[in-house]
Amino acid sequence: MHFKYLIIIAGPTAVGKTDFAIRIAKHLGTEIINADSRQVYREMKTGTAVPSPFQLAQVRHHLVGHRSIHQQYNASLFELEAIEILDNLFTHSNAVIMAGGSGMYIKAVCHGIDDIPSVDPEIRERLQQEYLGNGLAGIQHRLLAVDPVYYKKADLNNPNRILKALEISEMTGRPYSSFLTGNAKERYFHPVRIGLDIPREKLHENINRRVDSMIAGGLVDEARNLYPYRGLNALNTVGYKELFDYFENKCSLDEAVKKIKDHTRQYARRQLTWFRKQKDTKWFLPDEDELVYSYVNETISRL
RNA sequence: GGGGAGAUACCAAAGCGGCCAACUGGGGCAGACUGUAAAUCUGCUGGCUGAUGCCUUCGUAGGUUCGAAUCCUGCUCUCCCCA
Repeated sequence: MHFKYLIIIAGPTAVGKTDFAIRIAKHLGTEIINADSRQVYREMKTGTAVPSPFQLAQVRHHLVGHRSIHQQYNASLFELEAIEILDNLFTHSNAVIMAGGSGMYIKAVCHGIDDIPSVDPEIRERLQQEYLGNGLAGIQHRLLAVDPVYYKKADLNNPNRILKALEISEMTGRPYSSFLTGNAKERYFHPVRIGLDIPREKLHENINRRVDSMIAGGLVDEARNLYPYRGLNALNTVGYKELFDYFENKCSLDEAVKKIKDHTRQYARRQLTWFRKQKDTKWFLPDEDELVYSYVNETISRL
């Protein structure tokens, strides 16, 4: 029997995942599935550091720029799309690369997330208004009434979490917690997790350089064109929201650029927090190709 | 040269005799996270300590006081106004 392997390239932003993934994909003669929650939007290229046309020409990439910011997108949809592509790729390949920095998206593919109905935007909007009107305490009380089980374990300071639970509960007439099984979905492929990291100082340099080159590459214009859609979730993204403040004269361009760098560093840190928790990740420097190849071979032969 | 304002921790900025190791914001670090996840949320952030506590801090050198980041004096530096 042939095992199938999903080789995951994870790590903080600007560490060098894209290039690394291309090299390993070429080495293994396979393709890449992008696992980045913002690179899926075709309107946001400069600010999300999508692979360049040159990079895309070298190895086939999936789930890059295939969606519009005007469409709803989330981890569950990503799971669906990625699994479909994997089913396809695994028919003629034993290994597929998945590279990206969105930990939850990777988790959705490897572990699966529970099936929960999608929420009617109107319900979401109404609850959002209720939160704005009554504040955190208001929605906390509602959650206690609607789903005491979830209330107990929820992060009650996090409005997004509470709102999510209320949305689902209201939408379905069932408590949100009743949908949460925590069970892993059956997957026929094995994940091989590669983490890429470099010294923090170096990472910060990379981030600063990348942000500067995004600005030089036209990020301001890209963001200006998207400004009318700033309310969309897709645009609640580092690199855009800071420029929106600049467009609204809330700060200078230099200040906005500095904030993009700050926020990108913070994002990178959160990514590391997530990936470090994944204990079966093996960490490498982004130039340790040979070490990774032998690690992958070794791991595969042991499975 | 004359007059005025100010020097606080990585940065900004409160504090103006004891409740101050010092509000708050930023940054940094650590963490949480099952459909917004580049999102959202939490903790810590002078040193040593498990806790209690101890030690060294608010430009600098002295002084007043039971007690000073807070009052007084000298010095250094910064900024503003008039020459």
